[in-house]
Amino acid sequence: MARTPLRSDLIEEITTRVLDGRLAAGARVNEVHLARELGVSRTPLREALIGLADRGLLVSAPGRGFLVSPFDPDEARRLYPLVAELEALALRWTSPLELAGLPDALDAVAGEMAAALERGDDLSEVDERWHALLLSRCPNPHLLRLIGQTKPLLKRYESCYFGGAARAGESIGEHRRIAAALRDGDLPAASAVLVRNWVKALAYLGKDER
Amino acid sequence: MARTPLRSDLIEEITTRVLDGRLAAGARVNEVHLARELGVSRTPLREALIGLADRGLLVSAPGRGFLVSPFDPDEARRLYPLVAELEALALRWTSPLELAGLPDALDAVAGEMAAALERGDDLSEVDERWHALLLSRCPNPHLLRLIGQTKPLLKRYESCYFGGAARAGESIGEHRRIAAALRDGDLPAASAVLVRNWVKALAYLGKDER
DNA sequence: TAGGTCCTTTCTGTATGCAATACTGCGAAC
DNA sequence: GTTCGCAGTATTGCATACAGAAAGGACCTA
Repeated sequence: MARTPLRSDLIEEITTRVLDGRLAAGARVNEVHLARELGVSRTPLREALIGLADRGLLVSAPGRGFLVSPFDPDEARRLYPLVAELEALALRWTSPLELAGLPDALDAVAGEMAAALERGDDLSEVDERWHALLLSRCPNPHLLRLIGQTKPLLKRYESCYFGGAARAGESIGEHRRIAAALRDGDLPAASAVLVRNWVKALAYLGKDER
Repeated sequence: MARTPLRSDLIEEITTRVLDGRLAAGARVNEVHLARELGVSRTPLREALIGLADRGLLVSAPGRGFLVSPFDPDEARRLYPLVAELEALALRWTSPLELAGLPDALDAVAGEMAAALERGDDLSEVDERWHALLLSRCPNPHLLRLIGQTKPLLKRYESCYFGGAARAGESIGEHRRIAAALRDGDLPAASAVLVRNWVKALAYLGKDER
C-alpha cells in the first residue's frame, strides 16, 4: 500500500554506510560502482545522493560527483548546540497540555535505556526513540523537518559519546530529570536540562578526540 | 569556471514560478510538460523537484509525482516564528567583534530600503540583502543552511507583508534599531527587535488575509 | 441515473545510452 | 628530479527509452 520510492531506501542505506564508515569520510562516491553494489541503476541512486547532499551528509562537487563530507571535530562543536537549540525550541512550542501526557512514556523509554546499559547494548537507538517521543507533540512540522535533517549528521560523531558508561548513566539521569520537570510543568527547567544534555555530550566527545 | 549543475538553475527557476504563482499552490507538476517548457530533460528536472520537496516547497506523492505544497495560512504562522528564532540564534552565535563591524553596512542597506520605498519599488530584494548581511558573520554553516532552506517557503506569504507602506516604514525603523543595538554591543536588544520584526510581519500578514 | 468494470491514455519511476569533462599514467623536456 | 604535456580511460551530467502504475472515460448493469 505505502509505496516507497527507491531513493528513500537508498538514502537510508547510504546514510548507514556513511555512519558505519563503509563510505569513508572525505572519499569520493563512484556512482557506477555503488549502483552496481546496491543493485539499482544510477538514476535513483543519484536522486538519493542529491538528497543527502542537501542535508549536508555529502557534498556535491560539480563535474566531479559527490564526496562524503569530511570528518571535522569543529563540525560536531557546531552541530550539537544547534540540535540542542532546535529541540529546546520544539519543546517550547509544544502545548503544556500535550507535554503533561508525556513523562510516563518518557520514563518508560528511559527505563529501557537503563536496561540496555546493564546489558551493554547500544543505547543510541533507544536514545533516539526517547527524543523522538519528546518532540512528537510539537505542532511545527517545519521545525521537526529541520531537526530530522540535522540529527543524522550528528550521529557520525556520536560513537564516542556513548562509549563511556559513566556518561551514559549520567545522560539517563538527565533524561529522567527532564521528564520530572515536565511533570511539574516547569518548561524552562526541562529545556535547560535538555540543552545541557546535548552540550555535555559534546564535552565528552571533545575528551575522546585524539 | 564555476560550473553549476543544471538542477541548481532549475531549483531557482521553479522556486520563482511557485512564488509568483505560475505553478499554482496545490497543483500537480507534470514533469514532461515542465521539462519541455524549460528546455531540459526530465532527469535534471526531477533532481530539482526532489531538492525542492526536501525543502518543503513541493511535496512528493509516491506514484503520483510532485505537488506544489498547498497554500496554508497556518503554515505562515509557523514559519515566521521559526525563521525569527533561527536568525536570532545565528545572531547570538556571531562573535561580538564581528558584529561590531556590521552596523554601518547595515544602515547603508537600510538607506537603500528607504530609497526604494520612496520610489515605490519592491523592497523584498533589499530586505533580503539586509538580513543576509546581518547573518553573514555567523560561523555555523549548518544553521545558515537551515535558514536558507526555510526562507524561500516564507516568501510565498510575504507578498502581502510589504503591501502596506506604513508597515514597510516601520520595518525599516526596526532594522535601524537593530543596527543601533549592535553598535552599542547590546545583543539581547538586537535579538529582541529582530524577533519582533518577524512577528510583526506575521501580524500584518494575518490582517491582510481574507 | 448511479455505480461498476474494462479499456485506453497518460504519467511516473527506473534503466540505459551518449557526449563532454575530469582523472591517470607515461614519456619528454628542463 | 621535477614539471609539463599528451593520450587513453574512467566518470559524471544530461538525454532518451522502457515498463508498470494511475487517471480518465466509455460502456454495461442494475
